[in-house]
Amino acid sequence: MDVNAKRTYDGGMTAETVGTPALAAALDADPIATAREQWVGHGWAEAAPGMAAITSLMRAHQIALARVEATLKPLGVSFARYEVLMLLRFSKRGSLPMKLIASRLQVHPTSVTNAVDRLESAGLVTREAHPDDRRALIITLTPEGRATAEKATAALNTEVFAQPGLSTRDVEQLVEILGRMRHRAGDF
Amino acid sequence: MDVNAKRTYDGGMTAETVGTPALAAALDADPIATAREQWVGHGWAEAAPGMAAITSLMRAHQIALARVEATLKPLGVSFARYEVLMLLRFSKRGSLPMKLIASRLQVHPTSVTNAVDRLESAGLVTREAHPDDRRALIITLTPEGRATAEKATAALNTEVFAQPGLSTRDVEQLVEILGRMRHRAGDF
DNA sequence: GTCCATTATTAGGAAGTCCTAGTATTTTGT
DNA sequence: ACAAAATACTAGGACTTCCTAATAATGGAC
Repeated sequence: MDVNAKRTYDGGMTAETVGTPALAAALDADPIATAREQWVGHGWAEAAPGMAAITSLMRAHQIALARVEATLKPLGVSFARYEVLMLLRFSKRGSLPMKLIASRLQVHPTSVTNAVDRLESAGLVTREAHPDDRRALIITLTPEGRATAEKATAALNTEVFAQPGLSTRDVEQLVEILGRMRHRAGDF
Repeated sequence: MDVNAKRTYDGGMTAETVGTPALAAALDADPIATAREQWVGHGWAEAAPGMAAITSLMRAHQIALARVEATLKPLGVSFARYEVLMLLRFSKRGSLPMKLIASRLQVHPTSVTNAVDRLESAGLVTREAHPDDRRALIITLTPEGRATAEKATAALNTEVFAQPGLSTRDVEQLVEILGRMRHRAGDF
């Protein structure tokens, strides 16, 4: 199983392509470790660990998102839409107001409008007026939406979540560390 | 200093807004921990840790990116363009071929074209023909581009990297864990 | 020497993110 | 009770990402 299938943009960058052995070695090394040395070398030592951490996060996210999107693609949903589907799936009635979806997912309200537009076009959710507050809309999962959420979860569980590319210990540590980070940032 | 300034989309979702104490408590809890319990409860226990890890990564990325973009905004560059600038900044001559930029940043070649278009419009880089291979283009940092890279780095160092929202130990652990994950995914 | 495959780049389009405004509705303050 | 403020959502625009398909130039096979 090629974990990296979607990220082969480098088209065979090898030592031959580059010329000097030193530069070839630099390409084989972790670019983030290299950047960290540059940071220290430029007198930004106290910012170097943070730079490495944030940059690692960006790259790891890029890798993880690519795997997730590739898994979801055959089902015709993106990760953004999958998140909406699962939020509804776990709610009591399978329906939630737009506003609550946006706040739970921590995205801009217009992003939810966009996602719901596409989900509605695909017949996976419906928009209905809120009975008490006519400003609000209630989004409800259709049977097809529920089935899609089920299939998508099965695919993600077997193809991504069960093999996250980390040891059991690393997985737990990662969740804890990022949990502390999210908590400090006010995420919950 | 409001670390979370850009992510206040929830507009004051509080217990009053929701109604029942149980639901209010659910909102105050970590949504990822809640999702993890749901996973276990639905018989997906062996995928639950991986789900939590990947989801944490997505959220932490969202938080970090928002901070970075907010810091960079006054300078008129995005994080994508900052990365291009720094790659050039650290190269020997301040210039690199398009292809190498794409492979280093692990993004699609068309994304580099897009970023370079905007950097060129802003006068931060120039496009020149490659002397040996007329298929290729060499991108070079202008003095303005170098100055912008310098200012952007200073801003990021003080406003983000020096306070990543994690303890020193967590920062190091995070870099190591994500390093292992990236390595397994073929990132370097 | 030509044809063909490869490589580098651009063009155009889909999808996601955000933002600023604008409309409709509800709540609040006097 | 009525005007003002707050809230929920949508419209349109900017930017980023990816993708597929075309164009231009190089290098290799025969």
